[in-house]
Amino acid sequence: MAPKKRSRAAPSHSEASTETAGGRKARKEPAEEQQKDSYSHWLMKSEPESRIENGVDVKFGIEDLKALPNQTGCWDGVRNYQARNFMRDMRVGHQAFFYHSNCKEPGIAGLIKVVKEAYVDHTQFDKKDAHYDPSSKPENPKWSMVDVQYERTMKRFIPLSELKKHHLQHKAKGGPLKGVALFTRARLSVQPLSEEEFDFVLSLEDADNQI
DNA sequence: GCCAACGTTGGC
DNA sequence: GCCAACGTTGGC
Repeated sequence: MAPKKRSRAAPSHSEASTETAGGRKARKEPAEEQQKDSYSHWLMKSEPESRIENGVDVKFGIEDLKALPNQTGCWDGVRNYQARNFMRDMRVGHQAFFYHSNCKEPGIAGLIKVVKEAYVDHTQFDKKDAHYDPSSKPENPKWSMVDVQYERTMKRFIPLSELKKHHLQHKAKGGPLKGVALFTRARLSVQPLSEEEFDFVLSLEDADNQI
């Protein structure tokens, strides 16, 4: 999964979500912002190295987001129902880790924040797009995206290998990362973190926490 | 580039 | 609605 460089799409109507495909419930009431059991921290995967899909380079690393006008871009190209549903749960101000996937050194590169809530991902209708979906019709769009803004690069890159060590350790002896989605639902490109998980990962930035 | 894990599709 | 075949993700 890799969003493309695009600073802002033409504003589309935000869809009332209907189908859920086994994920969590989609929202209906934009007025009720604070649903209790919903997440407010996320991890979003993108590929920082060039790879051609449908004739298009899907490269989009944190530096690419940082380079966009206003350091803001739309997170398009998500084509998995669970990941989409998580994006629909996102609210303005939520923080997410920017994760580099499918690359030489996978891991957490930085922090981003949600600046626009879910709306129609126009790239699903674009034959020239890497993530064109011929099965989706404009009258009933399948896929959504959010806008995110670069917040900062991590004080140091947090490699997947390090996160995995903690995960395994926590699984054996208990700890915040014992059930973290990055390993228990490895293929999800947009995933939630509990506050505890999020805080623990943040604490890894400090050198004395290194393994 | 290999391939395990897992999500999706479609025949029945 | 089962499930085999197929396609994709993403670490290694």
